[in-house]
Amino acid sequence: MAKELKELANREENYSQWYNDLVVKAGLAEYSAVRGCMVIKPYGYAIWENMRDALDKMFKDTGHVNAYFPLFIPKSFFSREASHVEGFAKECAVVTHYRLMNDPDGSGVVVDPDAKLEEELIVRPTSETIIWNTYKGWIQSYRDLPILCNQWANVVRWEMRTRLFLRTAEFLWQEGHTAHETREEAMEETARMIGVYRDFAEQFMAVPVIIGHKTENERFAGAEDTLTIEALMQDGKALQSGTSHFLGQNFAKAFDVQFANRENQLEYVWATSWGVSTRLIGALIMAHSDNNGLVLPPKLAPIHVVLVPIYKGEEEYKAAVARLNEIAAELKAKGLKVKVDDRDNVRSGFKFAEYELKGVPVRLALGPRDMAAGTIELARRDTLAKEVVPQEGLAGHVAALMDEIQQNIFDKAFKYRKEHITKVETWEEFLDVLENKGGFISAHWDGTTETELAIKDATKATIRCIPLDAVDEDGKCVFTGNPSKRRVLFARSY
RNA sequence: CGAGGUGUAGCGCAGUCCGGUUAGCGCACCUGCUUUGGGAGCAGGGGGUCCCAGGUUCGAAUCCUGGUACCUCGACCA
Repeated sequence: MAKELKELANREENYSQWYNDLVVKAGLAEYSAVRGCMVIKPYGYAIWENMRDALDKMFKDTGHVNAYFPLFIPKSFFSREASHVEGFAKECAVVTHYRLMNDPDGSGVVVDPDAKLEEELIVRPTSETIIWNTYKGWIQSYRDLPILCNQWANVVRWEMRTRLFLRTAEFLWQEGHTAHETREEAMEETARMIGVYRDFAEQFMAVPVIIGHKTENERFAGAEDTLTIEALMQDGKALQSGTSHFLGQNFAKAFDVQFANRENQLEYVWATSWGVSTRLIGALIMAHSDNNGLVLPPKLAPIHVVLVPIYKGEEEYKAAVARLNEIAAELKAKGLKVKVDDRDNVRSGFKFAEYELKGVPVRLALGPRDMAAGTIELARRDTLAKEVVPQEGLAGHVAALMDEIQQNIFDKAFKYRKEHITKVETWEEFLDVLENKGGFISAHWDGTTETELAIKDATKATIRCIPLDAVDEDGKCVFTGNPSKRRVLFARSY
């Protein structure tokens, strides 16, 4: 199977196809019988679980708690916030009936027309509305604030075109929804959580990201400000990997959530929301993979070390497996997740290729020569380097190697990104970089939605963000020549 | 919803133009033997509503009509 992947490995020619094959063949996910919906297979889900655990801890460390809100949202809730409904109306799954019946003509079941709901229910595309409707009952006084809730859930957005992990009709995510006493406190929360996302992306996923503001045009439906982390994929396209929204008082006003402030005056609550999804797995894949398959950072890899016996005949097989089990126990004692692959119906070479495809950070192979010499072959997935090392002190060595690999993967991605942020001054340069190099283009923009859309129309490139650390610098808009105060980052994106 | 394309074994496909034995190939699967330090070899075997419905015909995977599903590219988007 991996052989097929190798044959399809021309990433330059059709990256989308390559990505899709990689996801399927590495055993992460596949499309299901339901259009646009994905089955996340155990190996892919294990990565998600690792992500979830790490993020959940970070949320709790910043004072958040988990809760759960309903999957269904009454249709009327949606229309309360004008720009919100406008943003999501086109991609909602709607429940209209609550019962089936046998088809009168005997050919199966049909929807019972008598079981029509009085008010349709929307399958949540995001939960602001149902949550703010709920928060109304929780908040009377400033003493009830802040509320710092997160939920782990699935959401449905009926997208026209889907791609495994990057955009599916249903996806898993977390969404934080917080309520605050003051504008400043909510804005701090918005910034704090995008910082959490950056730390997670960089420290766990080994994916460097740029934090910035979305333009008005790209902003979340219903937000006053959207902060984003933008990552760069190896084909030169950007991926919005997480967002944190300052919602102002929009949802509080829409759902009439007021509180008595410290001066005993009624005031609308200030809100934020923030989320990351299984899309992060797509980011992980596209940021690190090579022509041999996935390259997983140790901090998120379901298996850290795979141990493969090499043998001729039953005797050698038994001896090698027995020794590998001993070594595995030592590795486990160091907190590593290990797997001894003792299958004897596939050859060792097949296993090597398979675990490279799956991105397992370290592979150990033990054969008769090693048995005699007290050594073992250690192969790194990130560099593909192999060396024969002593079995003595192996566990400590491998444990330390995990940190080295984690760092190396990040450094590699960081270097790639650094080389793919290009400053341009003219429209000709802009087009040239976009077509021939890809990556982020740092350019001046006159600040108007009109220009932004014109550029998108002409090139499919969008403003990924106005970086938080953008320095004030007078310049001329790359498209219109109008004056500009700072540079923004353009890119084609997923 | 616009433009293209494809539905034949678990997966990938040939056969369709020009109708004609028992529908074929590769991978995967099962059995056996030989193998095993980078994706093994040989032999044997199992597996089919040729997308659905109707039509033409002595005879349809193949031709005609209608339907349907999926894919790619747009518009939309975490």
